[in-house]
Amino acid sequence: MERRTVTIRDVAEVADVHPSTVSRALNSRPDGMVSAATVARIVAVAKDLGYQPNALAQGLRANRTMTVGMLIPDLTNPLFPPIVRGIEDRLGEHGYTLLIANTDNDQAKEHAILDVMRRRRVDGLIIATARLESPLLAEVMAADLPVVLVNRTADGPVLPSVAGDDHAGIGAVVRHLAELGHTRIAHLASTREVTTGLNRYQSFLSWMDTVGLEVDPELIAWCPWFTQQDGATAFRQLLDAGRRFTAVVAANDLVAMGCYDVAAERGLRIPDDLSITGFNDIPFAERFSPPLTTVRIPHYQIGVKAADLMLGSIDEPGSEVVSLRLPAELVVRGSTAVPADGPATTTSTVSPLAAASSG
Amino acid sequence: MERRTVTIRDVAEVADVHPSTVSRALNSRPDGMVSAATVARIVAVAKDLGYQPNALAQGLRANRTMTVGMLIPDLTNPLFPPIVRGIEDRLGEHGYTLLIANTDNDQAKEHAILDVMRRRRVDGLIIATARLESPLLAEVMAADLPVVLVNRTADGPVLPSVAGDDHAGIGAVVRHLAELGHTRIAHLASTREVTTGLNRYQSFLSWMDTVGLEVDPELIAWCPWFTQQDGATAFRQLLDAGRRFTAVVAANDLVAMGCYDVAAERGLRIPDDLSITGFNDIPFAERFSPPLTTVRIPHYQIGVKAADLMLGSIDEPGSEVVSLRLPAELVVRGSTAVPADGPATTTSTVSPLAAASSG
DNA sequence: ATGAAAGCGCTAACAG
DNA sequence: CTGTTAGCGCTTTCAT
Repeated sequence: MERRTVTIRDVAEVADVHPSTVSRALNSRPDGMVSAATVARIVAVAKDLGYQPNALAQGLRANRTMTVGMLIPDLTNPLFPPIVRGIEDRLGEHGYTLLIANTDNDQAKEHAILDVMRRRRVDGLIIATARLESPLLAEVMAADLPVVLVNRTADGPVLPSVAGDDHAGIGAVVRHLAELGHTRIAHLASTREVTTGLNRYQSFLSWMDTVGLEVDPELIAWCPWFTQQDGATAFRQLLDAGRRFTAVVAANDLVAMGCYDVAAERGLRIPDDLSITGFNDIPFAERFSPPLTTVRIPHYQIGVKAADLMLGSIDEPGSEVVSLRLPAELVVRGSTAVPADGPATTTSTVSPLAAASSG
Repeated sequence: MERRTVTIRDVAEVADVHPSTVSRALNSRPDGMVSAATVARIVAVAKDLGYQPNALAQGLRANRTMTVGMLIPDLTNPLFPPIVRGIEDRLGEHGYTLLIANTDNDQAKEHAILDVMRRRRVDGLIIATARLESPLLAEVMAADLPVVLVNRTADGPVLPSVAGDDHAGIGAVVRHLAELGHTRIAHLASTREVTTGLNRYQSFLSWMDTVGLEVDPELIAWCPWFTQQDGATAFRQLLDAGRRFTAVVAANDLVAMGCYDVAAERGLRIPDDLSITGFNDIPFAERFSPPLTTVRIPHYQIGVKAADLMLGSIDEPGSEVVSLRLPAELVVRGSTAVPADGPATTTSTVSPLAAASSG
């Protein structure tokens, strides 16, 4: 029983009309152009026969696949699932399907995946991987596809993007630590290859200055990437360098986890001996031991907005490039406290801006 | 400068051959049937022109989209990302692309998504959502699509599936607790709507029996779903019932988290007053306070195997239905300990099987 | 309001 | 070894 998939022609035959009439009836663009009775009959037959329009044929014809590709470094990074869901939910509302691919920040994979996306004629590309030195963006722009960056921004080409407000977030963290009385604050920065890494570093410097604290260059350590492993390594280097400090601003939660590990390994108590802050507020950060003080970014909403930008970009290709920064929120938990050498006796070293921070 | 996408015909024109020759040259099925020189020329031209085969046209023609759909309840559940990656990595190796959709266990969404998948003519469907009473599986089978269940099994129809070995996992947990000297063990079961919920419940009963422990029906509480929230609610009911118990086997890690919350709220110390076990070993379970004793399931591998089954199923539709159970591993951490009323003085109540369990 | 015809880009069957 | 032809399923002119 070789059941062929039912086509528009089968419907036409049964409904006793021409295939093109079926197409019109089922799409009914603005009004109908098809008599109500015919439409009803066709719809009934279509449903009866279990007709499913072939999206490939439609796409081939219309040169529009109702498909959007997404490049992420690694779905397994807890940062991404909520973003992806936000994107998918919004795109789904508009009939679009999302094609996800993981790049592992591997240039060869990026290239290969981009190829696949082009072959599949995606209507646009949402990119969460853009490393600054990567040829990816150039390739994408050459491919002449609508692009939206998510959780990233571009330095060179002006591209629409949606990200969290890292600058404000780092500001909240720095002020929080300053308010607690910390003066010797270290920063575990992450790779300069990515705008989030670079921006947070720059923000750290700028807010330290604003708050009236000196940045000791020896208290900056760089992680090759945003991982626990790299965070641990960098933090060990920092400790081995022997400079005194009472707080660490980690580039993100994973890096902060690396600090937790090293602290345990060296017998340092958090927050008694050392305050540590993260970034992103990944799931379960409130369950860590101690619960992590971090910055909450509305990842799901970032996804939703990215999808909105993409939809807009598809509908009007020439439209203005917008970049959104969604608000960051400081979440104070158990990994930060007054420094061991006691709180500052006056708050005069803390900028008035400090008051603006809140949990 | 309206740059049309380059087609096989453009390549043919430049290479001065017929379009079909280009097709042959670029696909070169078994051997060539095209002279090496021509192939070289065509390949060069194609590359030069930046030709990208149109996957839609190919799919329409071949009636095969090199696309697999996946239905999951919620990507945001930490259980799924590794499974998805496993699937995607393996499928990608074979040129397939994965379409992911979240159903939120909503029947209407399931139906709608299935429609989309059929319209997009996916070559197969990987399903992680199969609730027992859902019409989804029936619909899928009616659609005559290759299916693989992942992290689920079906009761009625015989369908290929890949899941963790829940039975062995629960066995390891029960034996572990028994070895520690627990005799009054509660179970926070999850919904019977899903095989994982039901199976773990049944396994709990069966292993308790094997280990020589009595199951108090009053010590079984049901969670509507595998969530922290539901776990907390169920656990409160259990506590309010007033029966004595020293350990809780939670249906999964999220449910165990609900217990953690309620324990904190009621002033119960883990593991001093109460031992708690989870299931799945979600990311960061080792960082909870206390670190969670749980069962590790090789989620990524489950994904890989599911993809393998799917690829096999696509290649030979009639092939035998296989169901895989990947090994579970007990991970003993800080949430389990000897019960407050002291360890069993003898291990004679513990089955010899207990020795088989290991961390 | 509906039918006819063409073509989106590709491949496979059939010539030669 | 390569050219010709036809058609996958759909939409969209253009007729009527």
